[in-house]
Amino acid sequence: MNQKPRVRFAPSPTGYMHIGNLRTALYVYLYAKKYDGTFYIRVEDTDQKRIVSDALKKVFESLEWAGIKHDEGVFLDESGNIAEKGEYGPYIQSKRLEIYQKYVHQLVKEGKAYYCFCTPERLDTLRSVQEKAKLAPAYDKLCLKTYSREEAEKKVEAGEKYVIRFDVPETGETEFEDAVRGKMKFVNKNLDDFVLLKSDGYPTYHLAHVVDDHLMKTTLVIRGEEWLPSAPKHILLFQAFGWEPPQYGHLSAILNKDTKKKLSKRDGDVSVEDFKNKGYLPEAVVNFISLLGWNPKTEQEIFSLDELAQQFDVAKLNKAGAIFDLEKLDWMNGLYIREKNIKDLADLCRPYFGIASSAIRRKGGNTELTDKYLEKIVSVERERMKKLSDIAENTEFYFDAPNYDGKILKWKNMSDDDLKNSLNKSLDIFSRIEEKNWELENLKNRLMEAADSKNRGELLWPLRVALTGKEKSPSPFEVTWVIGKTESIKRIKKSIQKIK
RNA sequence: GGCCCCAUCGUCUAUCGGUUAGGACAUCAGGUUUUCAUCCUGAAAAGAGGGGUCCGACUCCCCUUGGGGCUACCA
Repeated sequence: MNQKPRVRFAPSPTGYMHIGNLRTALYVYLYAKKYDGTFYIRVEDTDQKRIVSDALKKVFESLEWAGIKHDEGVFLDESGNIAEKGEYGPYIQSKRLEIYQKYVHQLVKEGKAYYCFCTPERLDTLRSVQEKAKLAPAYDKLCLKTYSREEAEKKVEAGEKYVIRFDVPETGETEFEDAVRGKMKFVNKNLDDFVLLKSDGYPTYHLAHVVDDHLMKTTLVIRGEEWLPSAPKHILLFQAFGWEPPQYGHLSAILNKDTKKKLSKRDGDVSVEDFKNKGYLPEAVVNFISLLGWNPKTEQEIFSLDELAQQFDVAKLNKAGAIFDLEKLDWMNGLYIREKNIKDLADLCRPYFGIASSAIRRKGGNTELTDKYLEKIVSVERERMKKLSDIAENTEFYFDAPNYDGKILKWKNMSDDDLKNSLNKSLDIFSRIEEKNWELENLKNRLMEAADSKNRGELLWPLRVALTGKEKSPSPFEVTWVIGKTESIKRIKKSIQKIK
């Protein structure tokens, strides 16, 4: 590569940040990082009707959460306001209207684009006629054929509503080399005379991105495969302007597991925010989505952002769509959770605990949550967590003595007497351990040496149930270590009372 | 309907003409273990179909089938 690449992520502020968009942004970022290029963000807000007020903020929050940083373009400043940086601005399309006007009129002057005065109603009927005749719906160039440029300009001056359309050649083919799919070839006559400038004076995506990617010196456009059918239009536009088009790379789609259709908001939680709220770690989400449609051709599966940047290669992008498999994400998230140190993980878990502890408080339980206590819980629960939110599930017993059916205290076919003896034995062991020795290792050693090595369950199962009230839980050593001597003894005594 | 893209285990994927078609998730079985989880072992599991090309096709070409996308004054 003889020139430093310039690549962009171009969100539309129309809602939340979709997980598929995050993947696109990630690939763009990795590419820039790998080749030491520039990654800029441009805001494509040319559809005034669809703008959602704080959508842009969410985009930036999502990118920041994922650790994806850009060098140029639109940013969120410290006070949360939209700011811009870079020499090719403005980077917000709604601020570039005169630029698009200028270029589109140049095309009109050169006879490569024309005014169209057709009403939406005429366009609708035209379309339905064409559909009935099993033809490809396309504008019939009526206004191009009907009015000379002078006549059209007169109508415009008289205040008639108009759009400007591109005059697509009716013959020939348009070719380009797609960075992921190879040689692409399209027949021009299948292409519609698409609108460049809308009647509200805003450009369409087609015009705006072509002008901007040229002016902002983009070298590679990485975007979703939904753009592939309109790619020849864009190439033709570049040619009409006499500009060298950037390279294009069209990414395969991320698919819904059940419908196998492109993942969309109707499939439930697909926004980056949703993943964050559900307790997925950014490291896991980034790692997982990076592998959806790309892989390094080795057997490595776990990557940091830096490793991804080192290994990323557009040539290794897949053409086929990839189904989003939540189960594999869960596994990967668990892996990253287990790699976290306790302190960091505790901090991440704290908000989820908030919900659990307020519910417990309502029931009159003890919800005192010091850093130390929280860290203990987290260190015990960590290995069975798939999501951060799991920390708030089945963990009430750390705060509140459990209610449970006394029947589950029995290990295998113990008699009532055996059970009583077993619990009394635990009680005896515990009462002889001093508070200051209430450490995990010590507790474990004491209990293990007291338990019959052939039948440890006889001591450990009833104790564990007495402490947790659950058939499935962490070990009694861990639980008793967390909740402490006084509470442990209280719970064991309570459990003995449950035996008739 | 028209145009375009795509096609290996259930899922993500490796294989750039010659492999016992490899790995990971999930599943199942075993081990460790008081339970769950973690961890370790192992098993089952795939080239959509039909034509070519070639000494030889998962791999290259064509057709069929299947899936997806686009078909707006949305991006």
